[in-house]
Amino acid sequence: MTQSRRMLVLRAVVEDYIRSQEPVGSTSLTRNHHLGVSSATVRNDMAALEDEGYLIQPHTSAGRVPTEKGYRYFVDRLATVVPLSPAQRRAIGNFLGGSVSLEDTLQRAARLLARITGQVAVVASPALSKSTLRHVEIVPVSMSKLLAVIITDTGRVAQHTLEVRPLPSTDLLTSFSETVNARCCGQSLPLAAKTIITVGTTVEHGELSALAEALSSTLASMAEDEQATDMYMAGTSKLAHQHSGTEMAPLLDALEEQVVIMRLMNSLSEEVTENGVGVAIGSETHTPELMHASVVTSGYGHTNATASDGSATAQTGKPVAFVGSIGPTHMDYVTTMAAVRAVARYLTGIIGEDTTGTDS
Amino acid sequence: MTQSRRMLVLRAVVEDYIRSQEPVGSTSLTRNHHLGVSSATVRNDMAALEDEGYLIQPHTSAGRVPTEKGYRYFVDRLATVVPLSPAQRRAIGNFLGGSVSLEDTLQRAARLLARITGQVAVVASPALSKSTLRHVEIVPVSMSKLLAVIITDTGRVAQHTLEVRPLPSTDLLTSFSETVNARCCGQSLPLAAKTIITVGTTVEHGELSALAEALSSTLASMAEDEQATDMYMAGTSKLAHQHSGTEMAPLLDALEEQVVIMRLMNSLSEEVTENGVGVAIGSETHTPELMHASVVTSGYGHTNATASDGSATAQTGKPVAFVGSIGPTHMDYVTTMAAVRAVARYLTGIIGEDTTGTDS
DNA sequence: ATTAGCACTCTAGCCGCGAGAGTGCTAAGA
DNA sequence: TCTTAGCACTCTCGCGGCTAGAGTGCTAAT
Repeated sequence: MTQSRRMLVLRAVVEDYIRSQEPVGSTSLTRNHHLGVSSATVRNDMAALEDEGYLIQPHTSAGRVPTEKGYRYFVDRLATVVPLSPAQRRAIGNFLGGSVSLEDTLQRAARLLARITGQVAVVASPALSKSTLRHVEIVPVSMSKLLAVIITDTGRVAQHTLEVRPLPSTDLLTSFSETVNARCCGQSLPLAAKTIITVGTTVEHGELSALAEALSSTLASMAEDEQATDMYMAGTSKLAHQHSGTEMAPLLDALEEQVVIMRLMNSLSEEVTENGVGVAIGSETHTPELMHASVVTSGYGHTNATASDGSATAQTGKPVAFVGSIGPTHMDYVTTMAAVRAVARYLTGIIGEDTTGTDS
Repeated sequence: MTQSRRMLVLRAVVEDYIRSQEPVGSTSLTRNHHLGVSSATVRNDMAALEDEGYLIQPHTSAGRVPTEKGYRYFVDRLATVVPLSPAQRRAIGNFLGGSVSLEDTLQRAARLLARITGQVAVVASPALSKSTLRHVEIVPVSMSKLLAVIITDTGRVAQHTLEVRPLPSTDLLTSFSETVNARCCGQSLPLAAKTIITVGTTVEHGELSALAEALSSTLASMAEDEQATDMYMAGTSKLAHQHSGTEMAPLLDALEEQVVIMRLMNSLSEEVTENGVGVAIGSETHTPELMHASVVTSGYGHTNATASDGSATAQTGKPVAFVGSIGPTHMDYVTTMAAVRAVARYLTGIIGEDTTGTDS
């Protein structure tokens, strides 16, 4: 562990394996990376690295393949993070600039990230529990149903149908929603839920207490329900026919079980590393289906915006949602981490921009 | 073609092949289907069917496999459509009953259909061009941006951001949106777009003509843009690792190109057959990527609702959207057609129900 | 028109083999 | 003590040949 050359060899192995997808031998290493030593020396180092658990050979007398521990060390110490070039940054801006709604933006972001990384990309829309209420609209839909449209400060729009037995008159409804908007705007969702109850009991809205309670519990459940946050996914097809070798098959299943991915990325995106991205390798995901996959995530939409100078100052605020990419354990971590970080920053910018002028 | 037994043989071949996925020989046919004749006779029939283009053998002295023509004849004449059992219908109701919003319903419908058919399922949300306006809400989002939330009679909610240089006052906005709602509700989207222009030019909203135009063109573009209709998909993972044999690979690509699927299903769902479902087999899809796949589609949300007696009375109105399933050409057409039809009917019911009480 | 019998054909799977890549070890040199 | 050249050893991958089995098409009899 003390010798630096060993780790140079480790890095070389990881890099070559990521490129070729095949076990890498000592001679090809000396060919591709001018290490200044002979293949025999490299062999010794590789044997040592294997003893320490960084490498493994699929079978005797084959090349070496990095283990999870090897990838981990590579990601933590050896990977030189290359920030995207200005041209690439501009490309991101162009690609995401023309969006008309938040949903659209996120969908595009997912597509973009999938294309950059060549892997599956996942973008979650801002969690409702961390948003504040901007506007509530109540519209009758049928004889007994109301549609509540809830708009949050992150620009997200949610809708819920409410069943209220005797449908209130239109006048009463508008009066009610006006009051709710006046009293609850700017409050967090759970708080707004409480406030609405009082609106229902007070003043002349007494007969609307049923509606108020329904709306309130809707808000509360939306806030609680992490799973309710939408997820945008892209790039699944590539995964399917690139790595069709059965190893990635369970991953596809997991992807349809959005809940699992959700929880995983959510927790991972909060572990802020120096890079601003979290990486879970193989079993580190604690998810059986992702045993042979790695997840690269980053939160976005931190409340105190990143400084406009763009430097990676430690963002203290908790992220509002996350963006991530999933691929095989032997994925290109450097590129993926850079791309994920860039997209996350861009999205943070978008959301911050929209939020600044909230109470105009 | 005149002999009925030949077609019995054809049906037997198709059924067996759908089950086993392997070329089916004459002897196994006589074993599984008591046709009352010997294998030699069946061999003769099969040779004839091959001459006529209904069957083909992958190589000399192997079993027979249905051709597209064979599947087509099977679907048109030989398949006995089994309506779902009451229990199954109830299961659909249960599965989709707890939905809170239209989006939720459609998402669930896609999942359900995917599970029943074991294939990819696609559900499109009602096309905006065929919907009428129920409500428009305008909310300020930042210093220069407005968020327009548009609710249609099918329960769909769309949002668009508008950029208006001098942000109008809140009072003016509410007054404007009230007028718009009063004048445009119930109109189709293109018509509403025109009406809004007049609202902008008339009365004291004169200074809002810019906003009115922006909103109007938004509505118009939404109505035009077929591609803008959302699509819900499910079951892609099954497809990936069941038929991983490269044949279905291009299909996965096509699925990400939602536009293609969209157009295909849209046109197909309008070709109403006696069953109420449209089937495109292999090259009939006119889509290179779907050369080895079949598509089963049905429109839903016909304006004049299906009679409540549930009988399959010819629904004359054009459908508002579609639901469909995609699988290999050797898929189980009988089950798939039944499932697609059932889900489509259920969705039609949902939408009709919501629509009845529109103008309360 | 159907059927039994038979010769013929084609594929999937298995076995064995040799080439090639890569290792580990040992002994010599710095 | 670290590095390196040389060498014997091991393991997989791919190829050719082979057989068993399933299925066909044809012919002659019913």
